[in-house]
Amino acid sequence: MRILLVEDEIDLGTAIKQVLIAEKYVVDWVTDGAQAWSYLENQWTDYSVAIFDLLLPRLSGIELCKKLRSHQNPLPVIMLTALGQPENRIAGLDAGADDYLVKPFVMEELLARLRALQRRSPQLQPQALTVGKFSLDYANNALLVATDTQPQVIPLTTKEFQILTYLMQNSDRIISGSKIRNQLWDLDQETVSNVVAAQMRLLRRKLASYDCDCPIETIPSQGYRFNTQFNTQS
Amino acid sequence: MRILLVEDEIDLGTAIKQVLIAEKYVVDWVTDGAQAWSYLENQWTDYSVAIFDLLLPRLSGIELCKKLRSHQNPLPVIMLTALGQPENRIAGLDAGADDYLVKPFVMEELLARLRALQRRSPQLQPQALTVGKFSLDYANNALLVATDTQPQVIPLTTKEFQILTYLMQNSDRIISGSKIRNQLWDLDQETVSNVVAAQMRLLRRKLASYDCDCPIETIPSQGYRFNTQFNTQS
DNA sequence: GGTGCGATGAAATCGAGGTGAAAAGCAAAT
DNA sequence: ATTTGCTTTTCACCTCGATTTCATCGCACC
Repeated sequence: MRILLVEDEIDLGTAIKQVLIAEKYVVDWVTDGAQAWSYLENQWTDYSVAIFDLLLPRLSGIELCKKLRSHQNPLPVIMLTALGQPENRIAGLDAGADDYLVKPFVMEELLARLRALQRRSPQLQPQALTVGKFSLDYANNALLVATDTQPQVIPLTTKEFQILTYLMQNSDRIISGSKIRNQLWDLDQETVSNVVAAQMRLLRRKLASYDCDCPIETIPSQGYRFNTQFNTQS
Repeated sequence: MRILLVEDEIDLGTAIKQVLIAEKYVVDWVTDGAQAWSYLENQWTDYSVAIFDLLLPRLSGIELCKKLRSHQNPLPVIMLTALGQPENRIAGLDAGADDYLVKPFVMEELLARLRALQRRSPQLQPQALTVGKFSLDYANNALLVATDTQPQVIPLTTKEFQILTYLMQNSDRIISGSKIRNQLWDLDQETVSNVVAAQMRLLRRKLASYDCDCPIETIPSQGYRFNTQFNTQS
């Protein structure tokens, strides 16, 4: 659990960081708003929660919050400040903060509010790409094949997954081998190579080993096609 | 937005209900805990948020909250009370409340906190981290493994604990080694390092020394996965 | 028959991750 | 300040699966 702590008072920052670390969080502590933003801009996915002081050099907690939200960033935020007036609190919350804690506060309460927030933390649910009875499970790098009962799970390697993604995104369309190579390989320019064909073979063989009709058809001298409703012919 | 308001003080209840209605919420107001529970038990899906007073006839707000959560009910809850001591607040939050507001409060703040809550995901993570027969004991830095009899206790180091936390929160999905490194280590930039692999080995070895099948699977060149129901295959 | 293109299997290469031992860190105890 | 014991990281190989290459093969089409 990585937390971004933005607090310019050295004493308080140190204390909070210490407590959080004792709770086994991993803490990045920065002391000004602009710096915080540069952290968030790039690697916000590494953080589970952010704690902002309201009054910060360069970029206030409120501004940070608004900026986050205007970028569609769902990162949970706790605002921390000495300004305890209700109107400040309301401003903080409406800027997109999830919680607002007035200094001085008891560390235990910060921890409790963190826990409460984590319970709500956005569970990025496994997206899936479905075509016909096939779907790609992004969370597990697997191909799910619908059956009458439980879907069959076929684990894929990275390249297999990439190829299937591309073909399924363009299902029922002919994709040339060179197009695939350009999409998925660092083409060391004019090298001749049959990587694509080789991968196709591995992929087809794997599907076959799972008793699965292969939905990928080869159209001679044109390319490959992922067929939605196969089969073409016998 | 239908809200369940549970408040036994008539004056305050009336006031809150009025304000909420003015904000176009639909409000069901009940004055005792047991009655509230009967509402929640059946048609909780109708509510977007619940507001509980802490001290209620028959069933306290805390008890209501715990009961909700023990039924896996993710309904967002705001606790309302005159007890402003930090320990009360902490108890309320850890009972499963999402927010805790101390009376007297300004209506606007309640509204702001409602708005904040509505923004958050409707999903709820389980309180204690339990996956399959494994659970993490935060208080004792240990992993508990359910057995037929007494659960087995495996003491963990900090890093081991962090890794397990992260993996278990994302059980049944593949987490890449670099993701884990970003989450749990201060990435001193482009250092190549196999800390993650090293920790994995320590962790696995420790589990093995406790005769415990390791639920952490390596998916070659993709990452690790904490399997809920292992094993995959022979 | 020759040509072009993809399929094939075996073999070579790559690279992520596993390993044990040793070093480095860290903190409580002396 | 040192020692001691544990945790964590690094180092220098190893291993094994993933991926690519290579040399051929088969087939369609001219």
